[in-house]
Amino acid sequence: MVTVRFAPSPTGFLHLGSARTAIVNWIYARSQGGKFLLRIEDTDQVRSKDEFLEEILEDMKWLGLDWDGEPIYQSHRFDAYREKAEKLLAEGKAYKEGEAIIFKVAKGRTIDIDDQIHGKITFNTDDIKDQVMLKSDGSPAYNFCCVVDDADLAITHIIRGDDHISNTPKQILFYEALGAELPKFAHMPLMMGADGAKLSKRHGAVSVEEYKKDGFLPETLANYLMCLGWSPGEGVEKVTLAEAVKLFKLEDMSDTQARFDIKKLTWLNGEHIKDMDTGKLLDLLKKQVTDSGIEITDDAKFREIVEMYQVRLKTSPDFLELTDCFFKDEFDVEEKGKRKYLDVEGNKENLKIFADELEGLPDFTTDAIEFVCRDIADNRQLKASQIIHPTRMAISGKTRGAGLFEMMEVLGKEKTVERMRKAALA
RNA sequence: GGCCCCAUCGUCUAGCCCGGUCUAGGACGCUAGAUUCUCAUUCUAGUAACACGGGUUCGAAUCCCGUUGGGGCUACCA
Repeated sequence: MVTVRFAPSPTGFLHLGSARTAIVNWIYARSQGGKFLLRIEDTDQVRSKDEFLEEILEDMKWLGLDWDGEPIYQSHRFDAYREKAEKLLAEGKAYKEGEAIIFKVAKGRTIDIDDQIHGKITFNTDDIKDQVMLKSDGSPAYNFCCVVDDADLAITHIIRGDDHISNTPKQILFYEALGAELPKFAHMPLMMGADGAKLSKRHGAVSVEEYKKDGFLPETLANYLMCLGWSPGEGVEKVTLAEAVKLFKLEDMSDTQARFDIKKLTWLNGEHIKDMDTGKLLDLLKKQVTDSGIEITDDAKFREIVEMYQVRLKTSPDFLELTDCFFKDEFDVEEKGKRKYLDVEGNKENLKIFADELEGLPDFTTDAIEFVCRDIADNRQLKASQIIHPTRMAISGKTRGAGLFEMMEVLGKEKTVERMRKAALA
């Protein structure tokens, strides 16, 4: 049975690159009907923190990744590592240096990796130094405990970043010494920043947590990350994890490194928001609005607002920015728009006339409001837009937004008229 | 420095393994236009790439070698 693992080190937040590795492993396991294990590489007792681990697990769940069984902690397996190290020592395959146990690397030999993504990669042991298995403090060295664990867990496929390619021959040496069966290796090219350098803090946000905070959907992030180095097919940009499980083939993965492009991520997020069930989006936005200290008093109206703006959102925080005029009277006012539409001779008078007409309107509906507006425009020989733009500015403080008449209906007669009059007098 | 990976539009990619159908396809971005009360959406059009040099071949983006360029590793970190 195919068994893969994701092995994060809880010494920091979940990095986008790690998230991509986790996603690909998960997709592969599910596509093969195999197991996806989680191993916590917490041998560094000083740098490993529970908070990081909790956050990593939470982020994985958020992304839609579930794992099989309980996580395995390397910190609980020090005895196993010592036992294996001492066995190799007893067999004469290693030597001691102080308290450390070091593996002897035989020189002059070639090691081939049959990489599932890159093809054949050849190393010579002349380039490999003797390898520490147990450090002086008794803790295991990475390459050694990694192999002991992967062998014990019967991992069949190791899918990880290209940065591990040069670790692979060292690990193969351990597999051989331990008499363990070799897994298949697949190294995926690293994800780079916009400038082609390794994706790091100086490129901006690099943790899953930050993108979550910035209003990206988990579906978007998973979609984007899995498509760096893999294509679901010609013409397909939007994919879910479930769809990927059906389409994914390890050999289809590219061996070329890719750059992270925030613009495409943002576009993709807009696509996911557009296609999202409005009810789901509503719940998400409701939480955001509420968290910002605004109380939602009319659920039906809130839904209408969400419907009006769903197509206009790229990320969820865009929502409040675009719709603050519906929730508070002290909304932001665009200075440029004010000068262009309100500080203009005649526009204020039109606003006043429009407001007066609206006040007497019995049913304050989109259609009725539009009729009044166009009627005034006709009578005064104006283009409707000459009234529309100043009015949008007056009631929302913005030059952009949903259809004006719908906005007015949702805002309600009282506030609409009040804001128009206020703008007319200012 | 040594070892290793990689090289198609600015970016993500299809094609490459099994050379001809590729005057290289799609997407993001950008530009223009249509629709609309603005924005967004939607639609249409445009922009732009096989890194370079040698081979092999009737024929190369596709195969081979070299150069250049990018990246990774080179810890008693993981």
